[in-house]
Amino acid sequence: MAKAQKPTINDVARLSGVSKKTVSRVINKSPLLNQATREKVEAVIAQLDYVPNPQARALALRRNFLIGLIHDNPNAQMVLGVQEGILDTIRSTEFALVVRPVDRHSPTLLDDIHHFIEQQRLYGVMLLPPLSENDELARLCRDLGCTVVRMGSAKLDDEAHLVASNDQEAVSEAVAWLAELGHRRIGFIAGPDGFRSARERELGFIAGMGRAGLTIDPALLARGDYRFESGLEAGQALLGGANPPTAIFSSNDEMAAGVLHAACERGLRVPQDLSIIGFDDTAIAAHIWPPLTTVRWPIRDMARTAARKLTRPESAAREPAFFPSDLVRRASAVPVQD
Amino acid sequence: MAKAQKPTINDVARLSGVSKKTVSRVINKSPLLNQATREKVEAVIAQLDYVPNPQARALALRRNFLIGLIHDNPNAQMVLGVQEGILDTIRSTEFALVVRPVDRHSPTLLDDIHHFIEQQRLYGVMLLPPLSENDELARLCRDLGCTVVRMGSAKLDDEAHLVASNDQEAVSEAVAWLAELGHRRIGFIAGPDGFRSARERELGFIAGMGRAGLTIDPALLARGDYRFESGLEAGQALLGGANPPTAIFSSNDEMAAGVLHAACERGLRVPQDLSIIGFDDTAIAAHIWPPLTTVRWPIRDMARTAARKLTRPESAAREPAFFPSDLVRRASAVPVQD
DNA sequence: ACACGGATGGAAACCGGTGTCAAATCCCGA
DNA sequence: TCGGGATTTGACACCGGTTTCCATCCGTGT
Repeated sequence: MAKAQKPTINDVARLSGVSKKTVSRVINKSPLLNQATREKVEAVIAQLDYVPNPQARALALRRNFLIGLIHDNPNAQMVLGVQEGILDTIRSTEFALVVRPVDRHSPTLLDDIHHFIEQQRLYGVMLLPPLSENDELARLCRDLGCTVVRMGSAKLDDEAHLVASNDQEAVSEAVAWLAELGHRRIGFIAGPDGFRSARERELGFIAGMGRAGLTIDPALLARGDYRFESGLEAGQALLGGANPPTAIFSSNDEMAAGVLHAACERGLRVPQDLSIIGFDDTAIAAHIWPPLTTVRWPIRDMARTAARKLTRPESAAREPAFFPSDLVRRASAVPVQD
Repeated sequence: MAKAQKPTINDVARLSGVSKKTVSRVINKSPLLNQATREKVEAVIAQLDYVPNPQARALALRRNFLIGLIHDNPNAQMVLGVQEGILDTIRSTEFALVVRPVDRHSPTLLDDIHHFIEQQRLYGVMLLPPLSENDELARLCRDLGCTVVRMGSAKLDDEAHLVASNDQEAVSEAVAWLAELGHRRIGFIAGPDGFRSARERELGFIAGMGRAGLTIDPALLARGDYRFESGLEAGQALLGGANPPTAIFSSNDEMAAGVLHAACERGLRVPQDLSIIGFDDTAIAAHIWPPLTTVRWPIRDMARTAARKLTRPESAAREPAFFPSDLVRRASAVPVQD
């Protein structure tokens, strides 16, 4: 009841005996202001518990302090990690995070997003894979006056706004690790066609095999769509062959879980009979049996940097845009046994 | 370049030869308006591709069209499900969803949220468990002028704003199912003390056992904190006893995965040697081996309703606030074998 | 003691909408 | 043809900030 009405800049001005403008100067930390005046006003602000109305500010400044997270659920763990990372950065600022899950196959995708950005007058947007690979979408956002950060796993054309892990190298390292464990017949499950991340991981596999001096057996190659079921099928195909692999690298954890599933079905023991490595280090990786060796994306760090690039482009412009992924060695990959 | 400047209500007014106010009436679908005038203005709006500035609106109306989702990550799947559910409802409205992950153990939790709501002038907030069990927090939000919806798993005091599943009944049903499969020694892993959901599930277990005419052996009771590791420990404890259970009900999926883990460690086969049932139907449930029989919360539906209650309280007031959970029968629970 | 330039602070307009209230217009019966 | 109530419409103030422009005020140099 005490706060029947929130204090406004006028209240502050009246109580401290100065004009609105002066209060505004205090709020905005204008340098040309008498120290005594500033302190006086600040005292009143503190006393009144005054918070500037962001709507009014947004209106006057013709810009909003909303940053949008647009995504088509790559996976829950990742989306949430990104949200937390962004919040780490903007928590104590006037920015807020508004989320917008979308369906990337919707025919009205671009229109919807256009309308969303325009309606909310977003300050900036962050795009998550696979949406971040859509150049047309990024251009649209930019045309609408937003700064854009795209989170991806490869170098994109527009380097200024990119925050990326380095999938290729990480996969290559993972394959090297398998080779080091003595595996020679290594299977690979690729991600869906058209995904940049899938392509990167493929290239990483090829590079890793090359570096280890191993040959790639086409019979040990399969392709999935990043979902559990596709991993299951791919696993069945690979393990059902005449000369099955002793290790399989899967382009993401969910498909790796599918492979594990397929192995169990065939009565294979993991990791004794089959080593498996996944990618993403989602929650599932640590919680299946055996715990999955996988590649960890530093999602939260990336999101923090992304948010900095969005909200403080001047100071974050020179921050590195590349984040190395690293291999989390758990129990699903062991030396080859015969 | 064409859109050097977004059209304003003034542009629309000028071009259609009416006053701002009339345009405003058109936008707000005021009923007292000549049909011809309305059409004329609508034509201009369409032609100009005019979208009202939400900041100006928010300022004039003294209310924003932002609804806040405040949570301390109960689990990623659930948070994302809620976000999607909310978006289902508000997608084509002027509302936007702003998210705010918090740390419920932070000493400044209430202050932070107070500041957040006040700063963003939220229209309404949605609280997820376990935050939704914090009455003080709910009161704070309400005092700040927000409508509040709490998503929970039990009847709370404030029924008007509650959207809940019915955990107790669901667990009871799950236990009945185990009894039907012939299990008599059924273990139970409770959630953390102080969580309403944990309490509900416990009561459900007790009720279920009672209905099935089974006795509860204190040696088959354990308590975890909803995380994987605690499930692992609880599983080890229960399975290491003199007279181990043939089935275990775990108060959530993550702990169930831990139990599975513990069983594997001891060389038990699941489900032949041990049946397991979880709760929540998170992604992990379907992706471990064997696929977990579990209880599904209709999260997305609940969130849709919650969003309706937030944004259209008048029309959603009479919508039911209870959603039945149901048992998803997968492979981890089978008839008892000896 | 006086003119002068930079530092400070205020009045008023503006951002793009909405509320109030009265004026203008319409319709109909007398 | 006119009065009077109902329907439409517009002028103007206002929401709570920022910006522009101008008036003071101060210390200095001479």
